[in-house]
Amino acid sequence: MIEKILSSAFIQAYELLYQKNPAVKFVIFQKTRPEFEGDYTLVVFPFTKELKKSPEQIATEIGQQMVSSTAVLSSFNVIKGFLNLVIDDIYWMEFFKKEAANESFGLLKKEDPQKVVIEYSSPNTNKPLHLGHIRNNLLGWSVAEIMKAAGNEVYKVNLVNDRGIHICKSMLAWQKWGEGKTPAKTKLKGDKLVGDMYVRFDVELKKQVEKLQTEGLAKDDAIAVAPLTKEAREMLFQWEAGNQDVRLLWETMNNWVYEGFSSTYNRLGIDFDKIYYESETYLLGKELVFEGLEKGVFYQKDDGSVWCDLSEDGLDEKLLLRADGTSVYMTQDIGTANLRYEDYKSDKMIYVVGNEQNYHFDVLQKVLAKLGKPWAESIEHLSYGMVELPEGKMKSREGKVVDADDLMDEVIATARRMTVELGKLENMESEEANNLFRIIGLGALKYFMLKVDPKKTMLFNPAESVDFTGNTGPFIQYTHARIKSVLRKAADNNILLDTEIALPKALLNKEKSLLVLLYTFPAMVEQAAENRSPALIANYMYDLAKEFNQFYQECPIIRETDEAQRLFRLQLSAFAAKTIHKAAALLGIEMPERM
RNA sequence: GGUCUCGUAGCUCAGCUGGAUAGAGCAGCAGCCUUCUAAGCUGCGGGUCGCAGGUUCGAGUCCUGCCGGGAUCACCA
Repeated sequence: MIEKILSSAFIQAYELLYQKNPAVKFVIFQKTRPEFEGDYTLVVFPFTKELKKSPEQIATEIGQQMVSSTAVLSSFNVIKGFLNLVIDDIYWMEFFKKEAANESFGLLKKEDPQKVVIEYSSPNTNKPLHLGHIRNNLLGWSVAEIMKAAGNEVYKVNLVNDRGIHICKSMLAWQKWGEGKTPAKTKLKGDKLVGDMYVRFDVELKKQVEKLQTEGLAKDDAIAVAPLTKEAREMLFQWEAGNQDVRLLWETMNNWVYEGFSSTYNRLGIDFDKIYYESETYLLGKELVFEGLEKGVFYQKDDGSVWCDLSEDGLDEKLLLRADGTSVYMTQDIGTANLRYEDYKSDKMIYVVGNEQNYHFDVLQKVLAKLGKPWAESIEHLSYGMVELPEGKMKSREGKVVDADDLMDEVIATARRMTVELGKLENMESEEANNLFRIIGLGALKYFMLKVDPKKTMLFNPAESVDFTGNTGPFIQYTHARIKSVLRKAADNNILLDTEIALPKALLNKEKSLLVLLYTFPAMVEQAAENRSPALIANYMYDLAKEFNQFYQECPIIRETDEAQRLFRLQLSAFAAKTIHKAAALLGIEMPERM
């Protein structure tokens, strides 16, 4: 890494000149801004106090010393307190020689690889996946891939919320109004069918509640005593008691949902190493709560409910077991966290969950700490922002949701339309064309979702949907296809690429900036992994594509008459294509050979 | 009300954890295809980085206060 070389050169120069050690925290090299000459810049202001010299003087002295003692430095200049260092082209060319054909470029080896378990998706089985889930799924999957690329051992897990009152509502509605419908008979995806039943329940319940309200009941009371509410509760009770009929219906309907989900996951390109089901884990937390009660870190109220007092940590008291002894959400999460740790003995457990649950995860971590679980601090809540529509938050009850399958259909249809409009379909078989629409449509969608900082709330406008020009997935895909086209043409002209790496005598501006950008890819992977941010990869990829297009515009590749130069540019282009491809793979975005 | 969080161009977003004159895309305007894919490239216009203080050589970035949006504070999940 060039930064390391520069740092140690700086420290040596500093010690030699001033007989002192520089404060390491000030030794930071950053990329020189394009309007100045140089590749890396050090700000020398911080050293003026210690050395009692002007920044210009310090920069000049150190610059001279560094250039004379460091082979990769060819020159320097000083502007105000900024020391700009120029790296010799040879350094970049050697990097090119070493890495251009290296298939594992960008795949990092870590000295201390971590075992990471990352949970994402975590759907309820009573409704289909929507736009919010898409962000969650893409984020979780991508962060997992990025952390793998950064040299960690990563396991992707899903925790399906397959039991509870909400499932019973769908089941009950199906019994009453389902008319024996099945996904096979109706040709409706299973998750959609079950979702419809859930909505139906809500509609019917509302009717009952309104009737009760006209009889003088308050809304909350009306909901509580409505026959449907009671029936749903009864069904949940029967489920917990193991009633065979209820269990059979539950299993049947959940299987419909799983088929629906897996088709959505497949299409999105999302997968898991292990799937946990809440129906199998929801009882696990209780024991731990009792343990805590014995240890005296939790306490019991007169009504029998169990609580954890977190007021010393700045939080409230938190219920862990209801008065009737049943579990709450927190109880389950304590149990599943413990199970997961026992399963994997991981160094890190990451939960990809929306920021509306920040408080929940604060509490979870503190409760586990109180239970004396040393791995409590290995829990990390990857808290991401909500996806909002122009009119505000999505509200599933009001039907204001963007359905995941519909959205995928739509972006693929748009990709088809654009491609046809642009007349890109010559000599393309329909199979390739259809696959291309899929690749472009999903590429547009995924890039759109992932280019935004995960922590931030993002806006999705269904009317405008996602763009296909500018800072978008298709732009990057187009660049990739364009490079591939050039490479194919070179092959047609019998220009062999896989010969020795070719090096020009000197680097042109655009050749160099492309090369330097490629150089930073591994560091980018590492940074994205540390920050759990696919957005960094997305933005890098965009810069890279843009940089290539500028190079392409300025430098003839096949048309170049100097053979060595031509070969170098071809290899540089191939390197860029490979790196774009690799970066995109970390986001789950496919790159077409032509488009 | 307590806690957390966000506020950057008309719109959508960057801004590498404090560095030089704050950047992209979209939208608008003007150019570039008989030459490697024009889903591209080049140029122009567009900013009190919510407001006010503070910290320091230096603040969009850190601290405090205020204004405005959002989340959360359930014997729901």
